[in-house]
Amino acid sequence: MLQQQPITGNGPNPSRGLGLNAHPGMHSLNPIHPQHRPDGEPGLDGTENGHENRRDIGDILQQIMTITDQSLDEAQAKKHALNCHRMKPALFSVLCEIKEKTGLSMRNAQEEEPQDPQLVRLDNMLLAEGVAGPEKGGGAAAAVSAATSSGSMSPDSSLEHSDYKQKLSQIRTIYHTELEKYEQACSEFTTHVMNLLREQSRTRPVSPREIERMVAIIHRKFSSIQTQLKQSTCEAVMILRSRFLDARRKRRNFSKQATEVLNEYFYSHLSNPYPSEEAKEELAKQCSITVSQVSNWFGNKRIRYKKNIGKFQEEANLYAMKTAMGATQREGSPHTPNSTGSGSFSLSGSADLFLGVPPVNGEQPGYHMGGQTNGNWQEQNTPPSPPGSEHSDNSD
DNA sequence: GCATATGATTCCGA
DNA sequence: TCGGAATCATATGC
Repeated sequence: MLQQQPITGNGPNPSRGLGLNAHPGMHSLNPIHPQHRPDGEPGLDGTENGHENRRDIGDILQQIMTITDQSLDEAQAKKHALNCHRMKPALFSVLCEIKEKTGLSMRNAQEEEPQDPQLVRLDNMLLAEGVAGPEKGGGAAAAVSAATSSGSMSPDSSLEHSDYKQKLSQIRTIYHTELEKYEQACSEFTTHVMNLLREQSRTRPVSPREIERMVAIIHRKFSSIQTQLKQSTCEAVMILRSRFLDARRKRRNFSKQATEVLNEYFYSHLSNPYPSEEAKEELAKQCSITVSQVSNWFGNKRIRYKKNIGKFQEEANLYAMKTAMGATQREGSPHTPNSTGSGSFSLSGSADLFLGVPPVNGEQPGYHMGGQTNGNWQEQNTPPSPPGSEHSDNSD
């Protein structure tokens, strides 16, 4: 820094000459040197008035340098005097030039800042999670559907969905509120600083580029705060998501009604317990579970039934009886809902049972009663013929 | 706490 | 891609 010497007065200090050499930065004042004046005009330090002008400049600089040591009133008065000084415009332009040069070099060092990859990642994630960006009905819903479709987890609960959506929505709200606050604060602070600089530009050279640079610095600072906000938001979403997925990963038994519907279908199609895609969809709807859960259930059921037919015989009888009773009731009143209680259970695959297909050998169609053969699928150990060719194997 | 039931997952073959 | 089989992980009943 400048080694400031004690200053005894405001006027030109003879002991310091013109003061130009006393300041290291004054080397940059070349533009006012005669050999740098292209017009050759006897300028600021030309031969005629040069000496006097130099004294003037030295005088102004001296005053500038001592201005901070003075009281506010004194300083204001001095400031006014400086502003009115006849040399002020010339000195001002010189300072502007210096600032422009130093500003350029500073800019070169600061510009071309690449976008922070971490910020990009955070932005992308927030966008993908539906936290940032426009609120599409998607946002949370999309995340939920993505979560449910990515794995075959038990998405049975719209309750969990709404819970997840609600929490995500909360995060989203907080995020946007905070973001808005930061943006507002940033904008206010920027305006404030710009006003200050504009105010200062009346007494010292402040180029528009300098203001731009200052604004950029402020924006960078606020953007780092925003990054932190985005980071915490991402963490919150990840925690919520992991909790949500963990909760969904937990196995839950199907409702009694769902199990009944599935069992009814299974035992009424024991000869060929392979529901078609449509049947699976219908069953899924009936049980409020997914098609893949229906598939899982039938897969498990077939295996476990085959492994231990004896154990399931009782269950089979039970469902046979139930269905028989249901069928009897339906005979009396054709529109009476079946045992599932829905009244709309009209699966194509279950038509032989529920739509009154004549039973083979006088028994309930498709049922294994005690001592009966178990049909082909258990013995063949291979998937049976596809639905459509199944109507011939009702002999179980 | 243990045995059993049950839904989900994974691997493999057709 | 579907289904069988084995297995895992959790729920449930005692």
